[in-house]
Amino acid sequence: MNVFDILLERGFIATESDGTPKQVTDIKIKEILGTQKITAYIGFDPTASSFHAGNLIQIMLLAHLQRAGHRPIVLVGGGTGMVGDPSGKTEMRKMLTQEQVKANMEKQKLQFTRYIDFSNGKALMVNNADWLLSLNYIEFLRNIGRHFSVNRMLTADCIKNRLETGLSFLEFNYMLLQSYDFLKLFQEHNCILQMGGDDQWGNICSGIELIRRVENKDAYGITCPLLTTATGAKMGKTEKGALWLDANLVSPYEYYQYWRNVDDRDVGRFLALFTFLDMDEVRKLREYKDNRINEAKEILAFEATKITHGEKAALDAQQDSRKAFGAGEAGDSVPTIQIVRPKIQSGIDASELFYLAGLGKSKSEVRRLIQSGGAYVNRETVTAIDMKIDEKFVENDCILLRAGKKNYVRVIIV
RNA sequence: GGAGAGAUGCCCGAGUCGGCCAAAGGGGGUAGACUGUAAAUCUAUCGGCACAGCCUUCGGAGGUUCAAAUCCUCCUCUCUCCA
Repeated sequence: MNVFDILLERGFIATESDGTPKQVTDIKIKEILGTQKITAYIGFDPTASSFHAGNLIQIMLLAHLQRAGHRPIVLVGGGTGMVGDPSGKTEMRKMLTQEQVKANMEKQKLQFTRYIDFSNGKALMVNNADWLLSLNYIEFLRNIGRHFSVNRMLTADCIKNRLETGLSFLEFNYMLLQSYDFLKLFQEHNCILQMGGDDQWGNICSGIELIRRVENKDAYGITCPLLTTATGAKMGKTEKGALWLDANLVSPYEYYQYWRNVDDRDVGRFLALFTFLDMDEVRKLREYKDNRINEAKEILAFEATKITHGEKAALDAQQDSRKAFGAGEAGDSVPTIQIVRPKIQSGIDASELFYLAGLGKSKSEVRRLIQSGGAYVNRETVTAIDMKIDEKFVENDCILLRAGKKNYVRVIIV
């Protein structure tokens, strides 16, 4: 099956209501993807040391391409990261130092290896700092700048939107730099396809245009829809912040819980986008309604966690989730704090213990939690903020605290 | 450089003849009810603490006053228009 159709079917490419693909610069790319092995790239920001769920769609896109035998290039914006892409932003982004970019890149590469196979040149990772930082301004203007019409640039959405709020010349140049990236990859790696988020459309088109002018060759672009949840929130945002893919930032258990709790309306879409399950399987799961949809959510959570954190971690997360929500017990992957035995022997106020466990940012917050009846020790509701927690509550050297329905913390007595 | 506008709690955003303002309203968060670890809805709550009281908040620093987010002075930053 042509990857193009796979991507289309799984929802990576937006379609009109009649099913024809949108956001593809030239439908010829479909035939090319079906008959040749090509090289395609997506650019990533090195602004953070870890990716989050919002980047996942791009990563999966590359993974699918690789599975179909194409060669993905991960372009890290070490050079452009020092400028900051104005697309889709309302304000100028903070700039990074080269050291920060390098450090982030190292970590990002590690993350990529879970989704993409970089062995034997099956995929490449490049840093545009390698060619951007050494650019000579005059030369660049003469060779590249002359191909760009300012009038034309001003009509691009990503620039136009910023005209209202203003953008600096530095940001204005971003489009040239990204176009130059594409040209560079085209020349050096025969990369003919650039993909990216919806907001990259303008930048991608201008890259294609540049390749046409300089090389007189065709290149292509595909963008995927900006992903929002059914409630309209940006994908991968949680109350606590981004849903990071790094296990140190978001534990596999929390990661699993995120997917386990997605809105009913999102389950079908997410199964197609964020798992490698067969579309037949996905279609079957999509039929699940009402209570049964929870089975589909479990599968989504398990598969998504497996891809990001490995099968073992996914199994653990699943088991512990079932335990916590079924039997009200805590498994090993539930967050844990330690406390010394003497403290418990003398008894400790419930509010103090919840605060120590991080189940409230302040004592006042804990107080409100307890007053609203949302705090539990083991399976008992905490009835007073100064309820003494002592050895009576210790089971197997452990006390299980719960805030609300979903937040467990184990207190281990040492 | 010249002329204006503005800076309020997590975000948006009211609030200026000075007190009743820890500050309307919305978003969002949290908890409870309902449920399916969903959505919608309803209820409570969302600065801190030794919590029926006290302390620290309305860009920053001073000042006027019994009393200031609200008045005065200076400073910082942002935006719009003109050159």
